[in-house]
Amino acid sequence: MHARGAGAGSRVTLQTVADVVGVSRATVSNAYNRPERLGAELREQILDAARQLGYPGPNPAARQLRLGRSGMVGLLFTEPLSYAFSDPAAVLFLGAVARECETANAGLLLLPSPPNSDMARTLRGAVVDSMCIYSMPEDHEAVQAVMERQLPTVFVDQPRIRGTAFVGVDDRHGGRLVGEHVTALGHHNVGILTPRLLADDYVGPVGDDRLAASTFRIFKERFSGIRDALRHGPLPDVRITTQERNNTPEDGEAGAHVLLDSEPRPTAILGLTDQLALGALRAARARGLSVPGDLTLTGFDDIPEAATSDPPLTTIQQPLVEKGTAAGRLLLDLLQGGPAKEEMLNIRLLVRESSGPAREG
Amino acid sequence: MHARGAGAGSRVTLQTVADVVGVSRATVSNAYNRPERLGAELREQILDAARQLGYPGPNPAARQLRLGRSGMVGLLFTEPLSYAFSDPAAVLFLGAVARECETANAGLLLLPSPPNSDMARTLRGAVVDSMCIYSMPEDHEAVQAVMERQLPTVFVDQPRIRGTAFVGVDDRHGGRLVGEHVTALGHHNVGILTPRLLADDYVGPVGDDRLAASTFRIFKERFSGIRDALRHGPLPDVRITTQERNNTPEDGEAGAHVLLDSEPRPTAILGLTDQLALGALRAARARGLSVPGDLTLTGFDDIPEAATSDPPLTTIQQPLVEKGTAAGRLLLDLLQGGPAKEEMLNIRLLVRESSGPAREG
DNA sequence: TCAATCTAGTAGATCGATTCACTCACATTC
DNA sequence: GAATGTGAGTGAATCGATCTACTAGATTGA
Repeated sequence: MHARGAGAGSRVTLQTVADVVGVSRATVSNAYNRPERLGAELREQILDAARQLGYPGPNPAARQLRLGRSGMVGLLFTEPLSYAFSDPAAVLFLGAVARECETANAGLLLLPSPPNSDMARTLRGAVVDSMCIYSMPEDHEAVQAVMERQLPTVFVDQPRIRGTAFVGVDDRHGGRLVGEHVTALGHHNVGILTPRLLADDYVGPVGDDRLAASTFRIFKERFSGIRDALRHGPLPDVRITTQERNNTPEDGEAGAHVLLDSEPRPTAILGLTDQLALGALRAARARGLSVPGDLTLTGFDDIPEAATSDPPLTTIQQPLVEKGTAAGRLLLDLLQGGPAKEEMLNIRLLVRESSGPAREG
Repeated sequence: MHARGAGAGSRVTLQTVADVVGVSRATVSNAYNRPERLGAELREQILDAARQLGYPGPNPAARQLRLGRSGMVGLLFTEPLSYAFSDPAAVLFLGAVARECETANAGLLLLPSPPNSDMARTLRGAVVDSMCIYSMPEDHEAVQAVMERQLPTVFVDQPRIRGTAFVGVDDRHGGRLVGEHVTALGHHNVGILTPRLLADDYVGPVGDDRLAASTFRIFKERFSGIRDALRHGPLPDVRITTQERNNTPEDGEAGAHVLLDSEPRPTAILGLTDQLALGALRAARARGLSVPGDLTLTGFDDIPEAATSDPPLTTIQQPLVEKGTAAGRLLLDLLQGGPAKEEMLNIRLLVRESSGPAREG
């Protein structure tokens, strides 16, 4: 016996209200959704009765079943959802998506992806009209599950699937820009810090096979771009470390220490993300290495922190906010029956003070 | 004629699949939701047929209507939703709520609150099992709309409504701590920076009536706390500026300039939030004032930036992450039929380097 | 051998709203 | 005065799944 509602034993529905007022169900529905279709005083009377009865308004699930749409956009995210709020790039992106949704009065549903539980079920149950997939590995079961639902879907960064809407940048080109930059500065001995390349929790050096097998398209591309560039210079000795877990400064720091312990010590460390590069900066400081005097450091993304670090980070700028805006807009377009476009946004090399000429000898 | 689905003119439902396989609707449903209730090979057969037919899985709206629950938690936020991602305190809070939801495998629905459109309708339409209201003015129509839906609801910070679940801190006490701190340092001439106190867009000095009428409980309380403390010292000359729009450093900077232009110039500026205080710091720097030499500055919240600013900000530390965790947990508890608890979290004064003794007269 | 138990699957009621096609009463127009 | 419109409200079909009983047949037990 719940002490909740006003009175009756059973639940209050449209019908209850209709009965009390003495009109039909349809009329009560109209009172809520089509005010112009009934007299003003009758409408007031109905709404009053509803309040009196503690009627919580038309049941959203029922309404949706009938209407066939929910006014909500789903968003699926790499890794734990909570991480979405700790990665600056993600926060910027999400904020922009949210802004777009807001203008269209659509709710934004953040879907969890706890590693253990079965995603497929959760995803099947999400009441959304369209879906945004932000930076997921291409073999993730969730991607499959979403595709099966046949919802209008926008992919951001990865995976990139033919015929689907997509927003991203030319990551390979970005890698090339970084590579050319450090090559031009005379660095021969270069280390690369990359986030996870496969779904496992491996940490350590990355070989060709691992790179080739990677399911994280963007890192693979950035990586390849860097290699493209380095090949043109004198053959460099590339050391690489994959970070376990998330794309955080902490992991970047750990990885950087490994690189800096190796012989010969790299004169430049290229982070495949700013977060990792920022971690490398900490590692350099901890060892008393001057940047860029003793060590050149570059990032990728241009998160706000990259500009305010000491020294500011040389990095590839990609329009994070614009990316969110584009994704949001595409999402809304798809709902209107728009085509599944691909949007490639512009990037550029931002040379700041963390990169400098390689030291002689 | 849509070029979508596999074949038939009409939509594919459970029934379609059932007909094709030659079993009942219930059995197909079981194939998805109760695998143990039917033979393995029949299940495979059904799932295959479903794939073949392009069946997107059980319709979530229908399933919800029947089940009476959605597995989603709604979150309503002060001001534009996009702002949620630009305020560090909010990001921390949201991240923690998200983490909790994730463990329970619940989706987090961020509800938009665009100023113009009618919230009530959007809120009525949101398919959620429970609701979190984060820092809304008490007279906001959305609060009313949510209450009407009679969902289990958790209020955070404001409004605080008797008998509802609540998470917050003793803001008045926090104000008092700050007030006592600056009084002890000998400041007599103190300026206060507060975010919006009423739903209007007023900017300027704040009088008693405005304060009394404020619908933003927490700022009112922080304010009162400061006053409580200052009353015990020699009667201070309190200048106050309300900021239009959001709680941003930009607005704090503008407000600080106004305070610093007044005569006699305050020797201390107390920000009712860190964001505002950080803005004041910029203003001081722009004028070549040393902090805390020429000007003492304090904040409230202890966002991460408060610790890394130069100088680090003296502030009231409140456990932002813990707040989110508590809210999330309460939300989930309520769904299990738990009681509507009130949780008051601890705060403390964090004396850093932005506050110092008042200069001799 | 006859009853009890188990398995695999089914029929049909139900969740709560929306909307199309009508009716009815009354007003307007030529 | 017949034809036409109009505003207000109604009846019934419909959206797509889930779940509680129930049944037919197979297996077990004494």
